[in-house]
Amino acid sequence: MTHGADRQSTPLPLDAEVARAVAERMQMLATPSRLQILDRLRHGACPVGALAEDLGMEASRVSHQLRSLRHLGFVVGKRRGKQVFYELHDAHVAELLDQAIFHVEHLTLDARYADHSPRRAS
Amino acid sequence: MTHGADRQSTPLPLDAEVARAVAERMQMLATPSRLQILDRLRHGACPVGALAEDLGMEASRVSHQLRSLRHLGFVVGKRRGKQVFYELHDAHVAELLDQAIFHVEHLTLDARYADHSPRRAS
DNA sequence: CGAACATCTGAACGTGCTATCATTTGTTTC
DNA sequence: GAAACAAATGATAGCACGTTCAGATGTTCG
Repeated sequence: MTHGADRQSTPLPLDAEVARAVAERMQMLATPSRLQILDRLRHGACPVGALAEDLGMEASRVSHQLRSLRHLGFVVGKRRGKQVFYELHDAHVAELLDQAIFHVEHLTLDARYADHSPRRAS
Repeated sequence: MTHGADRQSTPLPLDAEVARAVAERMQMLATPSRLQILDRLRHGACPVGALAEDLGMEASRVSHQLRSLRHLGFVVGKRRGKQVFYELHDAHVAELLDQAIFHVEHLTLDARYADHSPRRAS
């Protein structure tokens, strides 16, 4: 999985339209509750009610966020009887989630408590 | 670069605190202007004024967002004379940005126009 | 068909965030 | 030290987003 590395050879300015699309997608990962939903779904398909109970949220709340995630292609919902089982759209979503968590758990630790105020160049 | 793959073996629920931290960081990538700033910085260090002009934004606006990015360790600013040169904190930030863009440019295309409404299971 | 359950939807509320303007701080030059 | 430039800051307004509540839609079973 050496994703995204190919773009380093593209010193072109990021298209405004693309930037908007990326931002829109990243926003799906910018909320704790959505992240928890996605993480829970990474362990397997799950109906809305169970999701809500496991995460301690209201079913309506979960449903609302699932809609957003659905519209952007993060998850898919399949009805089985009364309940709708949701799952991650594909492995790429799981991968993206992994990377997001990874980047926080490791790479930020040192930068977290450093001095980030503008300082004089060497 | 097989980042994040190690967490697939961790079927534990995502800690609420970690979720909050991840969300906080992802939000930095959830705005077109910040993405453009980061992308511009990926091509090399740059003072605030030049950044603003290149991207067609006000300097104050850029400065505000640079502060957010600085506080979360995405960028570093080094003063050289009157101006402050900003650059990405490290290669990991560039990598994260790459991955974000990658996931949008490729993996979403098919999911974009598909039917995402809950459907009956096979 | 009606009751019970699961999910979805719409509207309203509160909140947080981004952009904007005016001002201040820091730096260099004269 | 004053003027000119660069960047940072603070406050405000505007807006988008997530949550909540109430009700609607869909599904199964008797």
